[in-house]
Amino acid sequence: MARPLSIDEDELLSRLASVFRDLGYEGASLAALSEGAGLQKASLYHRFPGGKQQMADEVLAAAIGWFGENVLAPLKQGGEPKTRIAAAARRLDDFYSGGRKACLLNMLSSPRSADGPFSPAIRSSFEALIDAFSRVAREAGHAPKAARRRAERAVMLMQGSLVLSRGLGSGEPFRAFLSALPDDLLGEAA
Amino acid sequence: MARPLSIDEDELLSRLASVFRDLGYEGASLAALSEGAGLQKASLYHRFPGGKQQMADEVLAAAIGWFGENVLAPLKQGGEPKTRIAAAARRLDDFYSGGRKACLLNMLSSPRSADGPFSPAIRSSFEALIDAFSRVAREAGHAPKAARRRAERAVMLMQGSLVLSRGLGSGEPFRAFLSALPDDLLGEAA
DNA sequence: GTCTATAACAGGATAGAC
DNA sequence: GTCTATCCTGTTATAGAC
Repeated sequence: MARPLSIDEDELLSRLASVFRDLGYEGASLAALSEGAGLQKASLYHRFPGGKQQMADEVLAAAIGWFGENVLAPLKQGGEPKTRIAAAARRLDDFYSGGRKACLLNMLSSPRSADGPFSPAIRSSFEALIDAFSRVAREAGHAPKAARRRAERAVMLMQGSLVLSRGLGSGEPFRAFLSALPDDLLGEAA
Repeated sequence: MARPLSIDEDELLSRLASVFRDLGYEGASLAALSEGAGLQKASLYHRFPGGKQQMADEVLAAAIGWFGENVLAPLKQGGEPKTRIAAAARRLDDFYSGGRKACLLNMLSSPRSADGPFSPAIRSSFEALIDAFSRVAREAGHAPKAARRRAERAVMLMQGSLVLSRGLGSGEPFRAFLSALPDDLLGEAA
């Protein structure tokens, strides 16, 4: 779907993503990004003339792309709702490393008004996930309104479980979210 | 309970808290804190010789104190579980300004290992809230294990609704959390 | 494309007058 | 207790050799 990225480019963005996830945008200094990427600062500027902002932009775009292909797409494809959700849960477990990794959408949100440069991408990402969850719930027999409610709650539980896992220093809340996800989306209609 | 704070001190910590909530620890520059507090940088250093770290420490301690007195205490006092939860929900709505304010526990979490200076306070705060929620659910007739599960889910939903509200730029997810809280904690046992 | 070195700047922290 | 002015460190960003 996206432009063909070299394997090294993927690896580079993945390493930078790890730094942004751990430290946030402001907290991610060029020194930290340089160390995390295994490249000197000047090398990073050669690859990202737009500086830290561009690095975060590309990191976010790559994460959204991966998420769309690996989580959203399976949710939309045919098959049993239960099976599709199980597949998505496995990918989510991978994406967040069992709850050890924070969510970029959380770490890049700047609450100081809606002026953050990432706000549009973040908002549309949340809406896409809610939409995909909602679709599955509807196909399982839930009314549109109820399906939407379940989808929103599932997204809240996902984000909240990541926050709580970080705060408690344990992956248990995230694992609990994953195992409860089918029931949260489908309920008795499973 | 805590040491007697002058009214100005409370107001000062409240303003600083707003800056930390919006920008996170790293993002909160001394310039931003100074502007938010309405004090010059040097004045802040007179009050907080320990610098930004001390400001964040005291802000977090004050928030935890307020939370304990206004949210946790009502949950523990006697009365109908439903009534106590409704009271806590009103205080939460106040505390987070209807979902417009982020949670300090989220904004001050540094995922880079558990070495963050706020980690112990954050962890014990989460555990205290889970404990208070769990107690109410148990008193309403739920078994200890089920009560704990409901409490953890409620905390996840709270944190997740705040993240989602911020991401979507709307207080709706947080309001949905608040109105669903009694049912989430008590369920059919209400 | 990646490195060493450095310039330009912002951020955290202090001194000292009032 | 608060201000103006300043220091010093760390950060962003760039130049130029290889």
